[in-house]
Amino acid sequence: MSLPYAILTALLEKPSSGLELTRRFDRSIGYFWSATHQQIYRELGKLEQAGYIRALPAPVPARGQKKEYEVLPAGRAELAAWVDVPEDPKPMRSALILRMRAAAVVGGHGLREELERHLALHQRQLAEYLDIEVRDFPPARRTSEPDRLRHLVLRGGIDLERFWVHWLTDALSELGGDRIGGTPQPTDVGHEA
Amino acid sequence: MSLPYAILTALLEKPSSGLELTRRFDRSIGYFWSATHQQIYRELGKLEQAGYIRALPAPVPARGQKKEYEVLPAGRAELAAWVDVPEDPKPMRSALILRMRAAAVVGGHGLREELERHLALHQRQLAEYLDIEVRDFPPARRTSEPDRLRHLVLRGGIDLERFWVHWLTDALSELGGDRIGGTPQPTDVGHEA
DNA sequence: CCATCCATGTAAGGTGTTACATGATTCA
DNA sequence: TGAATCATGTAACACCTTACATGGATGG
Repeated sequence: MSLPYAILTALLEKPSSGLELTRRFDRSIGYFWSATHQQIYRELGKLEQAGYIRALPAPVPARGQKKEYEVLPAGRAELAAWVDVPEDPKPMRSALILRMRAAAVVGGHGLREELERHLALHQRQLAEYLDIEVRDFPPARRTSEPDRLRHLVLRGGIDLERFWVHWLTDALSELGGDRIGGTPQPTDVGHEA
Repeated sequence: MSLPYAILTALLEKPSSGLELTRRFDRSIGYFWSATHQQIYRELGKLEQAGYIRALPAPVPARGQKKEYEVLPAGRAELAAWVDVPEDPKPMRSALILRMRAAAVVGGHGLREELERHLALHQRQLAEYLDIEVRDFPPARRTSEPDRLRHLVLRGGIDLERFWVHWLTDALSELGGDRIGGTPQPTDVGHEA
C-alpha cells in the first residue's frame, strides 16, 4: 500500500533508475520501508502506466540499459494527497521475540547465541545511523523544515535501534545460564491478559 | 513463516478454538505477531493436516460448532526445532514515518493531527500494557524462568510503545506551526547516506 | 574470450487483507 | 420470529520473497 509512495518520494528527491532506487532503499528511505529490486521494478512499471512517472529519454533504449525515471505533476499530486490520508499504526512483528515466547514453553538451546548475534547486528546498525547523523545533519543542516523532518526520520531509526540494543541486553542479563527454560513434558499454562 | 509457530506456542499454553486463538492474538501473543481469524483458520487446517495438532473429540462435530485443538508431540518437536533456527531481523515498516519523509518533499496539511492521533493511540496501548504488567507480573511472578521470559516479552511491548510516544512527542514539538514543509514546485534534492 | 559486475526483468509460491457466506445460540 | 452474537469458514486479491533469466559493459 505504501511502496508506490515511497518510490515517488525517492524519485522527487532525485530521479533514479531501478537499481539506484534499490540501493537508496537500503539506506535512507529504507529506515522504515524496505523493498527488493523486484518489487521496485514492478512498481515502476505500474507507476509509469498510471502516468505518475516517466522514463527520461535515453540515447539507446534497450534491455540491460539504465533507465532513469522522473515524477510527473500527476505523481506529485497523488503523493501530496496520500500524505494526508489517515492510517492506523500496524502492530510490529518480531520473529525473535516470538521465539523467546516459544522458548518459555518448549525451551531453547541456541537462543542465547541468537540474542547475541542480533545484539551485534543492531549495535552495528546503530553505529551506522549515528555516523550518518554526524555526516549529513550537522547543526547547520537542522534549520530548514524539510531538513528537520528528514533528521526526525533518521532519529526514529536511531531510537528504534537503541530500543533493540536495550531490550536484547536486558534479555541476555535476564538469562544467566546458557540453557533456556521450558517444561520438559507437562503442559505449561501461561497467564495472559 | 512464523504464524504456525505462534499458533503452536499459543496452543501449548492452552488448547483453544480458532476464535479463542484470535482473541488471544489480540492480546499477549499479539504484542509481536498479529493475525486475523482467517489466517488462523487457514493455518489450523494446515497444522492439522500435517499432524502437528488435532481437534479434541467433540460431542457433535458440525459447522458453526466450537472446535478445540491441542498440540501433538510432533508439533511440540517442530516448535522446539524452530526456536533454534537463526533468522535475521527484518527491518521494521512504518507508513507514518514514510509519510513524514514525503511531507518533507511535497508538504502536508493534516499530518499534525495524524501525529497527535497516533500519539494518543500509543499512549493508550502503553497504559494497557502497564496495567497488564502490574496485574499479571507482580514480583512473585518474576522468579521462574518461563515467567521471566514472558515478562521480558511484555517489557518489549512496553518499551516499544515508549519509543513511539517519545518519537511522536519529539516530532510534534519539532513542528511548531500547523502546516508542514515541502517545496511548492521546484525539485528538492535530499541528502542521503 | 571469459568471468564478473551492472542492470532490468519473469515466474512461482507464500503470506496477509478484505469482503462475504453459513450455521448455531441466545434473548427479546 | 427476528436480531444480535458466536463460531467457522471461502474466495479473491494485493503484497512480498525467492529463484532464476537475459543482456550489456568492463577488466584480465
